[in-house]
Amino acid sequence: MANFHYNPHISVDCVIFGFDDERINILLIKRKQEGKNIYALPGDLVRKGEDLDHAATRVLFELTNLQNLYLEQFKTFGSPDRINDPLDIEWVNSIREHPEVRVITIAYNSLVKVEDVEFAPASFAEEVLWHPIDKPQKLAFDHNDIANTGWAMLREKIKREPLIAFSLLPEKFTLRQLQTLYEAIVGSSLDKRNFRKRMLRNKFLVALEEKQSGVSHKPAQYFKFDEAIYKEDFAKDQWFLF
Amino acid sequence: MANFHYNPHISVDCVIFGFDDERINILLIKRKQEGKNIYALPGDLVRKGEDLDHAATRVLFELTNLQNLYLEQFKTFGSPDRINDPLDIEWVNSIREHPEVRVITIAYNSLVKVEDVEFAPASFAEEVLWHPIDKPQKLAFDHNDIANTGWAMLREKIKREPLIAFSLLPEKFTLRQLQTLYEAIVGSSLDKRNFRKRMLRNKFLVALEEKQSGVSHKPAQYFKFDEAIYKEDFAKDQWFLF
DNA sequence: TTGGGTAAGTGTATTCATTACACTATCTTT
DNA sequence: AAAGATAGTGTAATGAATACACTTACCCAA
Repeated sequence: MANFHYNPHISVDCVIFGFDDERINILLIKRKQEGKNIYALPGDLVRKGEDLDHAATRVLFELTNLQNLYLEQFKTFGSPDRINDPLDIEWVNSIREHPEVRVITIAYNSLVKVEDVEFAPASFAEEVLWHPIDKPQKLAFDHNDIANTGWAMLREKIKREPLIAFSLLPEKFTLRQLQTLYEAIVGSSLDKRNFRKRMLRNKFLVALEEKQSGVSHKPAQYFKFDEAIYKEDFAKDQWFLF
Repeated sequence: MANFHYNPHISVDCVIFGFDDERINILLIKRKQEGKNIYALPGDLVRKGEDLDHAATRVLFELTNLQNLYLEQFKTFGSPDRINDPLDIEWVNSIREHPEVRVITIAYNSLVKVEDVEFAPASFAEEVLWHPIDKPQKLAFDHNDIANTGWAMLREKIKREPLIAFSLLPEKFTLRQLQTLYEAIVGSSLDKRNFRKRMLRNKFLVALEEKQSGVSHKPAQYFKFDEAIYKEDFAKDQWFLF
């Protein structure tokens, strides 16, 4: 790690969401400690003089090699006893210059297209993995609280501004992918015909020439999300899916 | 100020909303400096070992003498140059033990019933006043940013969960008051008959025996918000006004 | 080449909520 | 007793949401 000065009181943690055409996953960091696998959200201390959003952007970039991602601060966690598991305390003692100070962490949600991610041989991560958001997994520190809150707030946010869900899809996608994504977000299944009817009302969904190939059934048409059309023709809340 | 130990790195600021039957206002603190009136949001440093929510609750209580208010953290402001106005710097130098450290502040929205507020002769406030949220007013530090963000997020929040708007109304209120409140939130006027029709679908609005008196026109009926009925009969999103 | 498997793609009728809109009722004041 | 002021009320038209079943196009295997 280069010779940066860190503010020992403030950190950022990132809940990074990705969609694999089936479920929504988050990125976790795995570390080995006393023979156990410990999972945690990616995060880092904020540097002296560094803006909070910048710190989050930096963590994301170091981990995924991506920039200009959807990124939103969603809550700050500052309970004085955020760190109380002996293993976590030991870990903090081993990596922090000032392990005794109270750290408050600003949590961010981020959305990535999984196929764009290039896992860097990250300096601070032993292993990085995608974990389904709806599959329970004990995390270090208060990261279960952080991840659950982030997921709840993301769902609310997307219900209000469904636009941002497109950050989770590839450039071209089928309506089936889009529907599966929305089903994962609302947590229930939707009627195919009604879903298409509503979606295709939105002019910013444009059909491409291209079709699926190599699938053993009628190939689906690809669509893209046209941001220019979206911005021209649609005020923020002129469309609502839910 | 009692002999508490403060964490010099972390503060909370509160955007406290009140409704006066006409407009929505926020609570501001006025200080005099070099002959000028400077306005700021109420806030304080967090104490050592104190939870963030506790600090916000404490600021609210010291200021309004109220407890159990609607309170929600909405964003953390941590730009390294949050404090750059010379007057603000001078002020910070005069009151802070460690004026040079970078302070990040966790901002909270809070809703109060204005008639319940008893302004305490607050230790840290020279004067406290209600200021209309839609009337521009330069504030100290980055408090304009904080107040504007808080107001925007409150509006979004209430559109999703209109329930919480009742925290701004007295125990008993008329439908006209309720409508004016919603108009202030959405920023446009609503049709009276349609508004009543939709509102009265919600069983948790119960008519009281009592009517207005002393008004020089047909007196309006009073209603109350029945939280028990709300909780029994209504899932969170079974009603939506917007 | 043909038949079976599989998901894509399509339309209509019903129900329900939203909107637009104007007059009467009840109290106070003069 | 009349004037002023706001409360309180109903209906018709429009548009959105829902429920629901069959045909199409491709791959694969026999």
